[in-house]
Amino acid sequence: MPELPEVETVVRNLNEILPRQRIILKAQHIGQSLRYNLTSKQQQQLRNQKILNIRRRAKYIVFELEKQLLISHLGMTGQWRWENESFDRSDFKKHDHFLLCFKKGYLVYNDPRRFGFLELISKDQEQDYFKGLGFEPDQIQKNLKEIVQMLKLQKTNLKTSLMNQKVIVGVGNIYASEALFLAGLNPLKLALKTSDKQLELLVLSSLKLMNKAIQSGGSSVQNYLNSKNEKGSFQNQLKVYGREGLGCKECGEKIRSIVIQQRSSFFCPRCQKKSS
DNA sequence: CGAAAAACCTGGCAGC
DNA sequence: TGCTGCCAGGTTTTTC
Repeated sequence: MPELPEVETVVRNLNEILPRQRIILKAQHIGQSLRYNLTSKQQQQLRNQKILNIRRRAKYIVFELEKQLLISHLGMTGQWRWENESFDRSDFKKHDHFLLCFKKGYLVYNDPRRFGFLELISKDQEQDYFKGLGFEPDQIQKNLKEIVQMLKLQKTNLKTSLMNQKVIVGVGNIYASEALFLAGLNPLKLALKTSDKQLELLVLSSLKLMNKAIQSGGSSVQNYLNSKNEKGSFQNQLKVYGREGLGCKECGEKIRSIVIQQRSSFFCPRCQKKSS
């Protein structure tokens, strides 16, 4: 479910929620397993550790602890939900899978599809863990030339290239369609047949879009909620995603949907001609 | 080898 | 009212 703007929103509200009660009293898996799970030893290791900070790398959440790093990925449907001290076991919801207990409340990880995961790594392992990931949004401007060259080497179409997390991180299925629309580029156009200028525009469009989406608390198209159970509002500003058959907001032409890499892609056939 | 497809899951919705 | 098939903000593994 979450692309970079949604994960960033979650990280920001986790930092708001936990300012004074950062000692983990207990950590435990409940219910069904996730893609990767903490061993019981690792759950023990989390006890009495203080959370120093919570940050994001690509679409991963990093809980910075005193001794280690707790990595959380939300997959398609993961959510960290805050519950106050009145919460008890009978309040567990369907698909709650992991629990962090604090003095004044609980962080509950819920994930219907269970594509998300948790891993505990040492601080030394972080660089290795994230190796292979591309540039963060705030690194795009100063590395623009290199990013364009990396895109140029991609042998596939623009949408697939843009979603390749080895080049720039954070763009998922929604923002890929949106960025291509913003840049006026056809999703099926080959990266190597696209000019440097156009690739630059595509990358900058992605950057602009992700920053704007963060401002709006992300997009809640289906069921994304932040850690306060609130929806984002950027779905109201989407120009093409989910708008098949509706009129293009720029030119009125009907928005089309095609499948690329087994994912729905939306574009305006007039604003995003393949030849341009 | 690299690109494409399948796999991992559950829930919701359209259509019969 | 089922039931079936298809679709859904991601990433890794398998296949060709």
